[in-house]
Amino acid sequence: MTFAEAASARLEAIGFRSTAPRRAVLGAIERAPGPFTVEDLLSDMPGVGRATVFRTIKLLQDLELLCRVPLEDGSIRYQLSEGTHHHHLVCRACGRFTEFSDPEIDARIDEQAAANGFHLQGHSLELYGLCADCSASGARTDSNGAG
Amino acid sequence: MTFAEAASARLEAIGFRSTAPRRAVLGAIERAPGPFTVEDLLSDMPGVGRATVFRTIKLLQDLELLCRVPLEDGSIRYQLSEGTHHHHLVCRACGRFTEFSDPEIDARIDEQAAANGFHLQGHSLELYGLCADCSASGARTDSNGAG
DNA sequence: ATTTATGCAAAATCTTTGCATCAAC
DNA sequence: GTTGATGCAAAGATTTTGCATAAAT
Repeated sequence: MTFAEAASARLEAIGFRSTAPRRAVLGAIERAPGPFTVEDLLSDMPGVGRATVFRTIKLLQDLELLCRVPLEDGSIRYQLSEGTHHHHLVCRACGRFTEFSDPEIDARIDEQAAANGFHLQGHSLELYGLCADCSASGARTDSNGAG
Repeated sequence: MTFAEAASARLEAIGFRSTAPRRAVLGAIERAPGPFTVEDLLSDMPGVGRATVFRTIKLLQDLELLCRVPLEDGSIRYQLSEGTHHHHLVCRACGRFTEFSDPEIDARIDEQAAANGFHLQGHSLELYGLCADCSASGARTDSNGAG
């Protein structure tokens, strides 16, 4: 079962209709070679309206099928969620990112939340830097350590 | 030395001019009771232009005196950086956030970057949930685990 | 038939930019 | 006097919304 099929099925299961534009968006997402912007999807689907793309993306985020990745420059990209909880390594040079997960980090995060009397519901961790490829090819950007 | 004084001094030291609007923005930031939006600053300073506020904020971010906190809903807030590296606990109910740091998490992050051949330059970690106060008063929001 | 979803275009946000004027040095 | 900074308003960019139409159930 492809992502588009699975997503479509889940949407129908909770009462949303299976429409051509919706399936088109799902297909475009599936077809995306990597993290994509709304604009990427739009240009891959002339004929489907912006609003529909935004609305579909929102649905998928609610279902946690899609995950939103805020880049440091403030731009937003989306990526198929691997379902499990994960974090991102974002390359400042090429913009690509890969996922990773680390139970130990998650555990520490839980502890920190508890230590602060905080009722934790979710978290987001993004690492910024240069991926192996860009690192090798000598790409360069400025640094930053906020967060 | 207050933040405004320190920031002003640093700006001058690297060749920026000490101007009234600039000092006004610094003062407003210092005066902010907590994380603030650009709009917060603007309404605290009638007479200073939006552009100036944005430009000053950008300067302060470059100097790492100010840190940008992306909220889950996509909105952006800023907060005085405590200088040291830190993370945020963001309350979904009241919107306030507190900082924390955890060397152990940072160490694991370094390891993860290394394990992925990634040249790490910075990272951002935000925890979302309910702060102790809101938790106690029974506030409620939906959950999410992306990142 | 009903009801939801769509597409368009307008509106709402948020941020940046062009440019004449003004202030700092 | 030079040069950098400001404020305004316009322009960009991005996302949302209103509404008549079309499509799914």
